[in-house]
Amino acid sequence: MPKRVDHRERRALIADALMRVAAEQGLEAVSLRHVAAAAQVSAGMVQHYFRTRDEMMVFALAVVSERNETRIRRAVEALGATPPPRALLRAMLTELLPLDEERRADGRVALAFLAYTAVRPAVAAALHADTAALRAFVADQIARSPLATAGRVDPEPAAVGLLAVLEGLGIHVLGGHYSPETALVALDAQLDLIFGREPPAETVSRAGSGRPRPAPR
Amino acid sequence: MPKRVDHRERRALIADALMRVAAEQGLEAVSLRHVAAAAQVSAGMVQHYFRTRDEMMVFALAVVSERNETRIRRAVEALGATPPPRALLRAMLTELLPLDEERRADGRVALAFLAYTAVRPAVAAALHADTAALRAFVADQIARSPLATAGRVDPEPAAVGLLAVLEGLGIHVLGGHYSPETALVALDAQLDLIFGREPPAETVSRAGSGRPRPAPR
DNA sequence: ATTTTTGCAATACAGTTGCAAGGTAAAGGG
DNA sequence: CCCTTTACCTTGCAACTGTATTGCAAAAAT
Repeated sequence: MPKRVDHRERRALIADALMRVAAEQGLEAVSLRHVAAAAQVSAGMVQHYFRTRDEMMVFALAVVSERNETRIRRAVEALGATPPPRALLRAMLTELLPLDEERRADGRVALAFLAYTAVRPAVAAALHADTAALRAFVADQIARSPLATAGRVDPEPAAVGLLAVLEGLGIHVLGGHYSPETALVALDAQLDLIFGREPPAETVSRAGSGRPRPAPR
Repeated sequence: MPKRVDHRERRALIADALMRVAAEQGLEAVSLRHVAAAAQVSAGMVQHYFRTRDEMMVFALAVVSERNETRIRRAVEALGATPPPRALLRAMLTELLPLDEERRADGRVALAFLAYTAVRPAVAAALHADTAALRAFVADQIARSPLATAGRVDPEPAAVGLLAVLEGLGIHVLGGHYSPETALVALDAQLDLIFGREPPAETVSRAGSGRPRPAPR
Protein backbone atom coordinates (compact mmCIF):
# COMPACT_ATOMS: atom_id res chain seq x y z
CA MET A 1 0.00 0.00 0.00
CA PRO A 2 1.10 3.52 -0.68
CA LYS A 3 1.53 6.44 1.66
CA ARG A 4 -0.46 5.28 4.63
CA VAL A 5 -2.18 7.82 6.87
CA ASP A 6 -4.20 7.31 9.99
CA HIS A 7 -7.66 7.91 8.69
CA ARG A 8 -9.29 8.39 12.05
CA GLU A 9 -6.71 10.91 13.12
CA ARG A 10 -7.30 13.05 10.06
CA ARG A 11 -11.03 12.86 10.44
CA ALA A 12 -10.74 13.82 14.08
CA LEU A 13 -8.58 16.77 13.13
CA ILE A 14 -11.16 17.95 10.68
CA ALA A 15 -14.06 17.36 13.05
CA ASP A 16 -12.18 19.38 15.61
CA ALA A 17 -11.96 22.29 13.25
CA LEU A 18 -15.63 21.87 12.42
CA MET A 19 -16.53 22.18 16.06
CA ARG A 20 -14.39 25.26 16.45
CA VAL A 21 -16.26 26.89 13.59
CA ALA A 22 -19.62 25.73 14.90
CA ALA A 23 -18.89 26.98 18.40
CA GLU A 24 -17.91 30.41 17.16
CA GLN A 25 -20.31 31.02 14.31
CA GLY A 26 -22.94 28.32 14.47
CA LEU A 27 -23.59 25.30 12.30
CA GLU A 28 -24.75 27.53 9.45
CA ALA A 29 -21.19 28.67 9.02
CA VAL A 30 -19.90 25.13 8.77
CA SER A 31 -18.90 24.79 5.14
CA LEU A 32 -16.21 22.69 3.56
CA ARG A 33 -14.02 25.66 2.96
CA HIS A 34 -14.52 27.24 6.37
CA VAL A 35 -13.70 23.99 8.08
CA ALA A 36 -10.71 23.48 5.83
CA ALA A 37 -9.46 26.94 6.66
CA ALA A 38 -9.95 26.37 10.38
CA ALA A 39 -8.08 23.09 10.14
CA GLN A 40 -5.42 24.77 8.01
CA VAL A 41 -5.74 22.19 5.29
CA SER A 42 -6.94 22.36 1.74
CA ALA A 43 -10.61 22.10 0.93
CA GLY A 44 -9.79 19.14 -1.24
CA MET A 45 -8.45 17.25 1.71
CA VAL A 46 -11.63 17.74 3.68
CA GLN A 47 -13.48 16.40 0.73
CA HIS A 48 -11.12 13.48 0.58
CA TYR A 49 -12.05 12.37 4.07
CA PHE A 50 -15.71 13.29 3.97
CA ARG A 51 -17.41 12.76 0.68
CA THR A 52 -20.37 14.91 1.61
CA ARG A 53 -21.05 17.63 4.09
CA ASP A 54 -23.67 15.55 5.83
CA GLU A 55 -21.16 12.77 6.35
CA MET A 56 -18.91 15.29 8.04
CA MET A 57 -21.76 16.51 10.20
CA VAL A 58 -22.71 13.03 11.33
CA PHE A 59 -19.13 12.27 12.21
CA ALA A 60 -18.80 15.48 14.19
CA LEU A 61 -21.99 14.69 16.04
CA ALA A 62 -20.55 11.34 16.99
CA VAL A 63 -17.41 13.07 18.19
CA VAL A 64 -19.44 15.37 20.40
CA SER A 65 -21.21 12.55 22.18
CA GLU A 66 -18.03 10.54 22.42
CA ARG A 67 -16.31 13.51 23.96
CA ASN A 68 -19.04 13.85 26.54
CA GLU A 69 -18.78 10.17 27.26
CA THR A 70 -15.08 10.29 27.99
CA ARG A 71 -15.60 13.42 30.04
CA ILE A 72 -18.10 11.56 32.15
CA ARG A 73 -15.94 8.47 32.42
CA ARG A 74 -12.93 10.45 33.54
CA ALA A 75 -14.94 12.23 36.21
CA VAL A 76 -16.41 8.98 37.43
CA GLU A 77 -13.09 7.17 37.54
CA ALA A 78 -11.61 10.01 39.53
CA LEU A 79 -14.13 9.17 42.22
CA GLY A 80 -12.66 5.81 43.08
CA ALA A 81 -14.13 2.35 43.27
CA THR A 82 -17.68 2.45 44.56
CA PRO A 83 -18.81 6.01 45.07
CA PRO A 84 -22.19 6.73 46.61
CA PRO A 85 -24.76 7.21 43.86
CA ARG A 86 -25.48 10.83 44.61
CA ALA A 87 -21.85 11.83 44.45
CA LEU A 88 -21.48 9.80 41.29
CA LEU A 89 -24.38 11.50 39.60
CA ARG A 90 -23.29 14.91 40.74
CA ALA A 91 -19.83 14.40 39.34
CA MET A 92 -21.21 13.11 36.06
CA LEU A 93 -23.77 15.79 35.51
CA THR A 94 -21.58 18.61 36.65
CA GLU A 95 -19.20 17.56 33.94
CA LEU A 96 -21.92 18.18 31.37
CA LEU A 97 -22.69 21.71 32.44
CA PRO A 98 -20.98 24.51 30.50
CA LEU A 99 -19.02 25.80 33.45
CA ASP A 100 -15.79 26.71 31.74
CA GLU A 101 -15.00 28.09 28.32
CA GLU A 102 -14.09 24.70 26.89
CA ARG A 103 -17.39 23.18 27.90
CA ARG A 104 -19.20 26.33 26.85
CA ALA A 105 -17.86 25.83 23.36
CA ASP A 106 -18.87 22.19 23.40
CA GLY A 107 -22.25 23.17 24.72
CA ARG A 108 -22.81 25.63 21.91
CA VAL A 109 -21.98 22.92 19.43
CA ALA A 110 -24.28 20.46 21.14
CA LEU A 111 -27.08 23.00 21.17
CA ALA A 112 -26.56 23.68 17.50
CA PHE A 113 -26.73 19.98 16.79
CA LEU A 114 -29.87 19.70 18.86
CA ALA A 115 -31.56 22.22 16.62
CA TYR A 116 -30.00 20.58 13.59
CA THR A 117 -31.31 17.13 14.37
CA ALA A 118 -34.71 18.47 15.38
CA VAL A 119 -35.33 19.01 11.70
CA ARG A 120 -33.41 16.01 10.41
CA PRO A 121 -34.91 13.04 12.22
CA ALA A 122 -32.69 10.60 10.36
CA VAL A 123 -29.58 12.03 11.98
CA ALA A 124 -31.17 12.19 15.41
CA ALA A 125 -30.88 8.46 16.04
CA ALA A 126 -27.38 8.74 17.47
CA LEU A 127 -28.37 11.40 19.97
CA HIS A 128 -31.45 9.42 20.83
CA ALA A 129 -29.60 6.26 21.78
CA ASP A 130 -27.06 8.38 23.59
CA THR A 131 -29.44 10.06 25.97
CA ALA A 132 -31.44 6.87 26.42
CA ALA A 133 -28.36 5.09 27.72
CA LEU A 134 -27.55 8.01 29.98
CA ARG A 135 -31.08 8.06 31.35
CA ALA A 136 -30.98 4.34 32.03
CA PHE A 137 -27.74 4.72 33.93
CA VAL A 138 -29.04 7.66 35.91
CA ALA A 139 -32.22 5.78 36.74
CA ASP A 140 -30.08 2.90 37.90
CA GLN A 141 -28.16 5.11 40.26
CA ILE A 142 -31.30 6.78 41.54
CA ALA A 143 -32.72 3.36 42.31
CA ARG A 144 -30.03 3.08 44.95
CA SER A 145 -31.28 6.18 46.74
CA PRO A 146 -32.85 5.48 50.13
CA LEU A 147 -35.90 7.35 48.99
CA ALA A 148 -36.15 5.04 46.01
CA THR A 149 -35.72 1.82 47.95
CA ALA A 150 -38.35 3.14 50.31
CA GLY A 151 -40.62 3.45 47.31
CA ARG A 152 -40.98 7.19 47.71
CA VAL A 153 -39.15 8.05 44.49
CA ASP A 154 -39.73 6.35 41.18
CA PRO A 155 -36.31 6.15 39.49
CA GLU A 156 -37.47 6.49 35.89
CA PRO A 157 -39.40 9.77 36.13
CA ALA A 158 -36.82 11.07 38.56
CA ALA A 159 -34.11 10.42 36.01
CA VAL A 160 -36.20 12.18 33.39
CA GLY A 161 -36.54 15.21 35.61
CA LEU A 162 -32.91 15.25 36.58
CA LEU A 163 -31.68 15.12 33.02
CA ALA A 164 -34.23 17.75 32.06
CA VAL A 165 -32.92 20.19 34.65
CA LEU A 166 -29.45 19.47 33.44
CA GLU A 167 -30.34 20.21 29.86
CA GLY A 168 -32.34 23.28 30.79
CA LEU A 169 -29.66 24.65 33.05
CA GLY A 170 -27.05 24.10 30.39
CA ILE A 171 -29.05 26.03 27.86
CA HIS A 172 -29.78 28.87 30.21
CA VAL A 173 -26.16 29.13 31.26
CA LEU A 174 -25.14 29.15 27.62
CA GLY A 175 -27.64 31.89 26.92
CA GLY A 176 -26.17 33.86 29.75
CA HIS A 177 -29.41 33.82 31.68
CA TYR A 178 -27.98 32.06 34.70
CA SER A 179 -24.55 32.10 36.23
CA PRO A 180 -22.73 28.79 36.61
CA GLU A 181 -23.15 29.07 40.38
CA THR A 182 -26.90 29.42 40.08
CA ALA A 183 -26.98 26.38 37.86
CA LEU A 184 -25.00 24.33 40.34
CA VAL A 185 -27.32 25.34 43.15
CA ALA A 186 -30.33 24.28 41.11
CA LEU A 187 -28.68 20.98 40.26
CA ASP A 188 -27.98 20.29 43.92
CA ALA A 189 -31.54 21.17 44.79
CA GLN A 190 -32.72 18.61 42.29
CA LEU A 191 -30.43 15.99 43.78
CA ASP A 192 -31.84 16.89 47.18
CA LEU A 193 -35.26 16.06 45.88
CA ILE A 194 -34.16 12.64 44.76
CA PHE A 195 -31.76 11.66 47.51
CA GLY A 196 -32.96 13.75 50.39
CA ARG A 197 -30.85 16.39 52.09
CA GLU A 198 -27.24 15.23 51.90
CA PRO A 199 -25.37 16.88 54.79
CA PRO A 200 -27.24 15.77 57.93
CA ALA A 201 -25.22 18.24 59.98
CA GLU A 202 -27.91 20.89 59.89
CA THR A 203 -30.54 21.92 62.37
CA VAL A 204 -33.41 22.58 60.03
CA SER A 205 -32.29 19.93 57.57
CA ARG A 206 -34.77 20.00 54.78
CA ALA A 207 -34.42 20.36 51.06
CA GLY A 208 -34.27 23.98 50.04
CA SER A 209 -33.44 25.30 53.44
CA GLY A 210 -30.34 27.03 54.55
CA ARG A 211 -28.46 26.84 51.30
CA PRO A 212 -26.56 29.90 50.20
CA ARG A 213 -28.45 32.37 48.11
CA PRO A 214 -26.38 33.26 45.04
CA ALA A 215 -27.07 36.35 43.03
CA PRO A 216 -29.85 35.48 40.61
CA ARG A 217 -28.36 36.95 37.46
CA MET B 1 -50.33 59.47 0.98
CA PRO B 2 -50.44 56.75 -1.64
CA LYS B 3 -51.59 53.18 -1.40
CA ARG B 4 -51.56 52.62 2.33
CA VAL B 5 -50.95 49.15 3.69
CA ASP B 6 -50.91 47.89 7.25
CA HIS B 7 -47.23 47.50 7.78
CA ARG B 8 -47.49 45.35 10.84
CA GLU B 9 -49.88 42.97 9.17
CA ARG B 10 -47.54 42.39 6.25
CA ARG B 11 -44.57 41.89 8.50
CA ALA B 12 -46.54 39.43 10.58
CA LEU B 13 -47.54 37.57 7.44
CA ILE B 14 -43.92 37.29 6.39
CA ALA B 15 -42.73 36.34 9.85
CA ASP B 16 -45.36 33.63 9.88
CA ALA B 17 -43.99 32.19 6.69
CA LEU B 18 -40.50 32.44 8.11
CA MET B 19 -41.51 30.39 11.08
CA ARG B 20 -43.13 27.80 8.89
CA VAL B 21 -39.90 27.41 6.96
CA ALA B 22 -37.83 27.36 10.13
CA ALA B 23 -40.04 24.76 11.77
CA GLU B 24 -39.82 22.45 8.79
CA GLN B 25 -36.26 22.88 7.60
CA GLY B 26 -34.43 24.81 10.26
CA LEU B 27 -33.18 28.36 10.39
CA GLU B 28 -30.48 27.61 7.85
CA ALA B 29 -33.17 27.28 5.24
CA VAL B 30 -34.59 30.69 6.04
CA SER B 31 -33.65 32.78 3.04
CA LEU B 32 -35.39 35.72 1.47
CA ARG B 33 -36.61 33.66 -1.42
CA HIS B 34 -37.69 30.66 0.61
CA VAL B 35 -39.69 32.83 2.96
CA ALA B 36 -41.18 34.71 0.07
CA ALA B 37 -42.24 31.46 -1.55
CA ALA B 38 -43.74 30.21 1.69
CA ALA B 39 -45.65 33.45 2.11
CA GLN B 40 -46.63 33.32 -1.56
CA VAL B 41 -45.31 36.78 -2.22
CA SER B 42 -42.46 38.05 -4.32
CA ALA B 43 -38.98 38.13 -2.94
CA GLY B 44 -38.95 41.84 -3.58
CA MET B 45 -41.81 42.37 -1.19
CA VAL B 46 -40.00 40.60 1.60
CA GLN B 47 -37.10 42.85 0.95
CA HIS B 48 -39.42 45.83 1.01
CA TYR B 49 -40.53 45.09 4.56
CA PHE B 50 -37.24 43.80 5.89
CA ARG B 51 -34.21 45.55 4.56
CA THR B 52 -31.87 42.83 5.73
CA ARG B 53 -32.20 39.21 6.62
CA ASP B 54 -31.10 39.89 10.17
CA GLU B 55 -33.85 42.45 10.58
CA MET B 56 -36.30 39.77 9.54
CA MET B 57 -34.81 37.30 11.99
CA VAL B 58 -35.00 39.72 14.89
CA PHE B 59 -38.61 40.48 14.10
CA ALA B 60 -39.48 36.80 13.92
CA LEU B 61 -37.77 36.21 17.23
CA ALA B 62 -39.90 38.93 18.77
CA VAL B 63 -42.99 37.29 17.29
CA VAL B 64 -42.05 33.98 18.86
CA SER B 65 -41.77 35.39 22.36
CA GLU B 66 -44.87 37.50 21.88
CA ARG B 67 -46.75 34.40 20.80
CA ASN B 68 -45.64 32.56 23.90
CA GLU B 69 -46.68 35.51 26.00
CA THR B 70 -50.21 35.55 24.65
CA ARG B 71 -50.39 31.81 25.02
CA ILE B 72 -49.52 32.14 28.66
CA ARG B 73 -51.88 35.05 29.20
CA ARG B 74 -54.79 33.19 27.65
CA ALA B 75 -54.16 30.13 29.79
CA VAL B 76 -53.91 32.24 32.92
CA GLU B 77 -57.03 34.24 32.19
CA ALA B 78 -58.96 31.03 31.66
CA LEU B 79 -58.21 30.23 35.27
CA GLY B 80 -60.32 32.99 36.73
CA ALA B 81 -59.56 35.74 39.20
CA THR B 82 -57.11 34.58 41.86
CA PRO B 83 -55.99 31.04 41.17
CA PRO B 84 -53.75 29.23 43.62
CA PRO B 85 -50.12 29.71 42.62
CA ARG B 86 -49.42 26.10 41.87
CA ALA B 87 -52.35 25.76 39.50
CA LEU B 88 -51.38 29.05 37.92
CA LEU B 89 -47.83 27.94 37.31
CA ARG B 90 -48.92 24.56 36.03
CA ALA B 91 -51.28 26.12 33.54
CA MET B 92 -48.62 28.58 32.39
CA LEU B 93 -45.82 26.13 31.99
CA THR B 94 -47.91 23.41 30.44
CA GLU B 95 -48.74 25.90 27.75
CA LEU B 96 -45.06 26.15 26.93
CA LEU B 97 -44.48 22.45 26.44
CA PRO B 98 -44.62 21.12 22.88
CA LEU B 99 -47.62 18.90 23.50
CA ASP B 100 -49.43 19.31 20.21
CA GLU B 101 -48.22 19.78 16.68
CA GLU B 102 -48.72 23.52 16.74
CA ARG B 103 -46.58 23.94 19.80
CA ARG B 104 -44.10 21.41 18.48
CA ALA B 105 -43.58 23.62 15.47
CA ASP B 106 -43.18 26.67 17.67
CA GLY B 107 -40.81 24.73 19.84
CA ARG B 108 -38.61 23.79 16.93
CA VAL B 109 -38.44 27.43 15.94
CA ALA B 110 -37.64 28.48 19.47
CA LEU B 111 -34.91 25.87 19.70
CA ALA B 112 -33.45 27.02 16.43
CA PHE B 113 -33.42 30.58 17.70
CA LEU B 114 -31.80 29.45 20.91
CA ALA B 115 -28.90 28.05 18.95
CA TYR B 116 -28.95 31.08 16.70
CA THR B 117 -28.66 33.60 19.52
CA ALA B 118 -26.08 31.49 21.33
CA VAL B 119 -23.64 32.64 18.67
CA ARG B 120 -25.03 36.13 18.16
CA PRO B 121 -25.02 37.71 21.59
CA ALA B 122 -26.32 41.00 20.25
CA VAL B 123 -29.60 39.43 19.24
CA ALA B 124 -29.93 37.50 22.47
CA ALA B 125 -30.96 40.52 24.51
CA ALA B 126 -34.65 40.10 23.71
CA LEU B 127 -34.70 36.48 24.82
CA HIS B 128 -32.72 37.41 27.88
CA ALA B 129 -35.21 40.00 29.12
CA ASP B 130 -38.02 37.67 28.22
CA THR B 131 -36.94 34.77 30.39
CA ALA B 132 -35.85 37.09 33.17
CA ALA B 133 -39.36 38.46 33.42
CA LEU B 134 -40.81 34.99 33.36
CA ARG B 135 -38.46 33.82 36.07
CA ALA B 136 -39.33 36.79 38.25
CA PHE B 137 -43.01 36.03 37.89
CA VAL B 138 -42.48 32.36 38.63
CA ALA B 139 -40.39 33.18 41.66
CA ASP B 140 -43.16 35.49 42.83
CA GLN B 141 -45.68 32.72 42.62
CA ILE B 142 -43.40 30.25 44.32
CA ALA B 143 -42.95 32.70 47.17
CA ARG B 144 -46.60 32.11 47.96
CA SER B 145 -46.01 28.41 48.48
CA PRO B 146 -46.38 27.26 52.08
CA LEU B 147 -42.95 25.70 51.83
CA ALA B 148 -41.56 29.06 50.81
CA THR B 149 -43.25 31.07 53.54
CA ALA B 150 -41.97 28.46 55.94
CA GLY B 151 -38.50 29.23 54.69
CA ARG B 152 -37.97 25.72 53.43
CA VAL B 153 -37.87 26.68 49.76
CA ASP B 154 -35.95 29.58 48.36
CA PRO B 155 -38.10 31.02 45.56
CA GLU B 156 -35.31 32.22 43.30
CA PRO B 157 -33.37 28.96 42.86
CA ALA B 158 -36.64 27.07 42.81
CA ALA B 159 -37.83 29.18 39.92
CA VAL B 160 -34.54 28.56 38.17
CA GLY B 161 -34.95 24.83 38.57
CA LEU B 162 -38.55 24.84 37.50
CA LEU B 163 -37.88 26.75 34.32
CA ALA B 164 -34.89 24.55 33.65
CA VAL B 165 -36.97 21.38 33.80
CA LEU B 166 -39.46 23.04 31.55
CA GLU B 167 -36.83 23.88 28.99
CA GLY B 168 -35.18 20.51 29.25
CA LEU B 169 -38.43 18.61 28.99
CA GLY B 170 -39.43 20.65 25.98
CA ILE B 171 -36.21 19.85 24.21
CA HIS B 172 -36.40 16.17 25.00
CA VAL B 173 -39.99 15.96 23.87
CA LEU B 174 -39.06 17.76 20.68
CA GLY B 175 -36.23 15.32 20.14
CA GLY B 176 -38.66 12.47 20.61
CA HIS B 177 -36.82 11.19 23.66
CA TYR B 178 -39.77 11.57 26.00
CA SER B 179 -43.46 11.32 25.42
CA PRO B 180 -45.63 14.31 26.34
CA GLU B 181 -47.10 12.28 29.19
CA THR B 182 -43.68 11.61 30.66
CA ALA B 183 -42.91 15.29 30.43
CA LEU B 184 -46.10 16.23 32.25
CA VAL B 185 -45.37 13.75 35.00
CA ALA B 186 -41.89 15.20 35.45
CA LEU B 187 -43.29 18.72 35.52
CA ASP B 188 -45.78 17.76 38.20
CA ALA B 189 -43.04 16.09 40.19
CA GLN B 190 -41.10 19.32 40.10
CA LEU B 191 -44.13 21.25 41.27
CA ASP B 192 -44.47 18.74 44.09
CA LEU B 193 -40.98 19.58 45.18
CA ILE B 194 -41.78 23.24 45.36
CA PHE B 195 -45.30 23.22 46.70
CA GLY B 196 -45.36 19.94 48.52
CA ARG B 197 -47.71 17.13 47.71
CA GLU B 198 -50.90 18.71 46.47
CA PRO B 199 -53.57 16.40 47.89
CA PRO B 200 -52.84 16.65 51.65
CA ALA B 201 -54.73 13.41 52.26
CA GLU B 202 -51.55 11.46 52.88
CA THR B 203 -49.94 10.15 56.02
CA VAL B 204 -46.27 10.50 55.20
CA SER B 205 -46.58 13.80 53.34
CA ARG B 206 -43.14 14.67 52.21
CA ALA B 207 -42.10 16.38 49.00
CA GLY B 208 -41.45 13.76 46.35
CA SER B 209 -43.13 10.99 48.26
CA GLY B 210 -45.96 8.79 47.25
CA ARG B 211 -46.65 10.31 43.92
CA PRO B 212 -48.24 8.09 41.32
CA ARG B 213 -45.90 5.86 39.40
CA PRO B 214 -46.56 6.46 35.72
CA ALA B 215 -45.18 4.21 33.07
CA PRO B 216 -41.82 5.62 31.96
CA ARG B 217 -42.35 6.76 28.39
C1' DA C 1 10.89 -1.02 -13.29
C1' DT C 2 6.40 -0.63 -13.88
C1' DT C 3 1.94 -0.72 -12.27
C1' DT C 4 -1.40 0.38 -8.96
C1' DT C 5 -3.09 2.44 -5.08
C1' DT C 6 -3.46 6.24 -2.08
C1' DG C 7 -3.23 11.16 -0.33
C1' DC C 8 -4.09 15.41 -1.58
C1' DA C 9 -4.67 19.62 -4.48
C1' DA C 10 -6.85 22.49 -7.93
C1' DT C 11 -10.35 23.65 -10.74
C1' DA C 12 -14.85 23.76 -12.79
C1' DC C 13 -19.71 24.13 -12.32
C1' DA C 14 -24.39 24.76 -11.32
C1' DG C 15 -27.12 26.49 -7.82
C1' DT C 16 -28.18 29.63 -3.96
C1' DT C 17 -27.39 33.38 -1.14
C1' DG C 18 -28.04 38.52 0.48
C1' DC C 19 -28.47 42.79 -1.28
C1' DA C 20 -28.55 46.93 -4.45
C1' DA C 21 -30.51 49.27 -8.25
C1' DG C 22 -33.92 50.49 -11.26
C1' DG C 23 -38.41 49.96 -12.82
C1' DT C 24 -43.72 50.49 -12.80
C1' DA C 25 -48.21 51.38 -11.00
C1' DA C 26 -51.30 53.47 -7.97
C1' DA C 27 -52.88 56.78 -4.79
C1' DG C 28 -53.16 60.95 -2.51
C1' DG C 29 -51.60 66.15 -1.98
C1' DG C 30 -50.68 70.47 -4.34
C1' DC D 1 -53.08 68.61 -13.81
C1' DC D 2 -48.65 67.27 -11.95
C1' DC D 3 -45.74 65.53 -8.51
C1' DT D 4 -44.37 63.06 -4.78
C1' DT D 5 -44.77 59.21 -1.99
C1' DT D 6 -45.53 54.49 -1.25
C1' DA D 7 -45.88 49.50 -2.69
C1' DC D 8 -44.04 46.24 -5.13
C1' DC D 9 -41.58 43.65 -8.90
C1' DT D 10 -37.56 42.46 -11.72
C1' DT D 11 -33.10 42.07 -12.68
C1' DG D 12 -28.38 41.87 -11.78
C1' DC D 13 -24.30 40.83 -9.26
C1' DA D 14 -20.64 39.25 -6.45
C1' DA D 15 -19.95 35.97 -3.06
C1' DC D 16 -20.57 31.66 -1.55
C1' DT D 17 -22.25 26.93 -1.42
C1' DG D 18 -21.64 21.48 -2.21
C1' DT D 19 -19.93 18.33 -5.30
C1' DA D 20 -17.69 16.17 -9.40
C1' DT D 21 -13.64 15.92 -12.01
C1' DT D 22 -9.09 15.91 -13.07
C1' DG D 23 -4.30 15.87 -12.03
C1' DC D 24 -0.25 14.53 -9.78
C1' DA D 25 3.25 12.87 -6.60
C1' DA D 26 4.64 9.38 -3.59
C1' DA D 27 4.84 4.90 -2.03
C1' DA D 28 3.91 0.14 -1.90
C1' DA D 29 3.13 -4.13 -4.70
C1' DT D 30 4.42 -6.70 -8.53
